[in-house]
Amino acid sequence: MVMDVTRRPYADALDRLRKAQLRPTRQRLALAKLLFSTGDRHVTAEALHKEALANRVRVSLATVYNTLHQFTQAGLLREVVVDPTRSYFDTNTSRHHHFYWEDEHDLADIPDRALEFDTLPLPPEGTEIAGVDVVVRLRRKPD
Amino acid sequence: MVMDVTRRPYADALDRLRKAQLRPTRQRLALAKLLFSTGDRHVTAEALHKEALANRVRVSLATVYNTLHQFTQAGLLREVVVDPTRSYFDTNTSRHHHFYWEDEHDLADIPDRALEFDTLPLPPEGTEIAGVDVVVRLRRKPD
DNA sequence: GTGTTTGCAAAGTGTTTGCAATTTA
DNA sequence: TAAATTGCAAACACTTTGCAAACAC
Repeated sequence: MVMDVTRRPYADALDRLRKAQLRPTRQRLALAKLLFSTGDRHVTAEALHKEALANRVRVSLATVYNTLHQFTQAGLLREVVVDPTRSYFDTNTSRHHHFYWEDEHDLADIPDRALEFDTLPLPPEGTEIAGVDVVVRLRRKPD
Repeated sequence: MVMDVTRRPYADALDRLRKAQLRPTRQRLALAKLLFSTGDRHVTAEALHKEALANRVRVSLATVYNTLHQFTQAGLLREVVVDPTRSYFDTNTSRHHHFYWEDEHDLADIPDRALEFDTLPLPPEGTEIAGVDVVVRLRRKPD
């Protein structure tokens, strides 16, 4: 797996926004730095907002939501559906699957080769497969 | 696939509730009849509530939510997470996976043998796998 | 009768939107 | 300075909850 985390978070974030044709505003730059400077991450809007505030980045929750969706549309993020009550965004946009700890509400990538299909269904007539999402739900093992 | 739909919806519903140790109230019986009399179904609370009203069953939306959760806890239903904005309940509680039409918000079972794994990840230390959910997302094929 | 279930309305949670003020190019 | 973006507060969709009335056993 390639780590494309540079040692120049500002320039890196700026570059991503330019490539995505998104104006590099103060808020977007700050959020991009938080999201993309430290390897693969899974965040909720709420969590990212808290993290921004803790890093003295003044940004509203509404803007965090908007930004996460703009980043997703631009292909910088991927939305992961695992919990009906909250949306997760993944900085790893490549094809991969997820572990989900139901109790802790924690999400992690499943390593690339660890999950492979033997058979996949054919898409029904007139449709095509937009994506295949696998969630392996985990619980603490009782002793 | 075994169709366990009887020609005696009332007795069948009563039986299910008894086995689940749920009091057969008018509302639960009516909802069980709607859910289990017509083969495998995927419903949202809202949709089931509308259907109940259309069948002259007087029941509140709150009771529909409560009932769906009670049925799920009792193993009569299975919750399916495919859309962050609504919860689906599946009358097919056996191990199987789903097609999801993102545009139509429509859900369907994937036939048993049509999807099989070659490799599944080991659960991380201290955890066990509670379930593996696969969603094959579909879109209309452009001509 | 006693304990369970229901229905309503109110509250809650996560998310989106309208719009004036601000910022970017 | 024209167009895009932000922040706030209000609106929103879906879901849960508190409690008195109704119901099942």
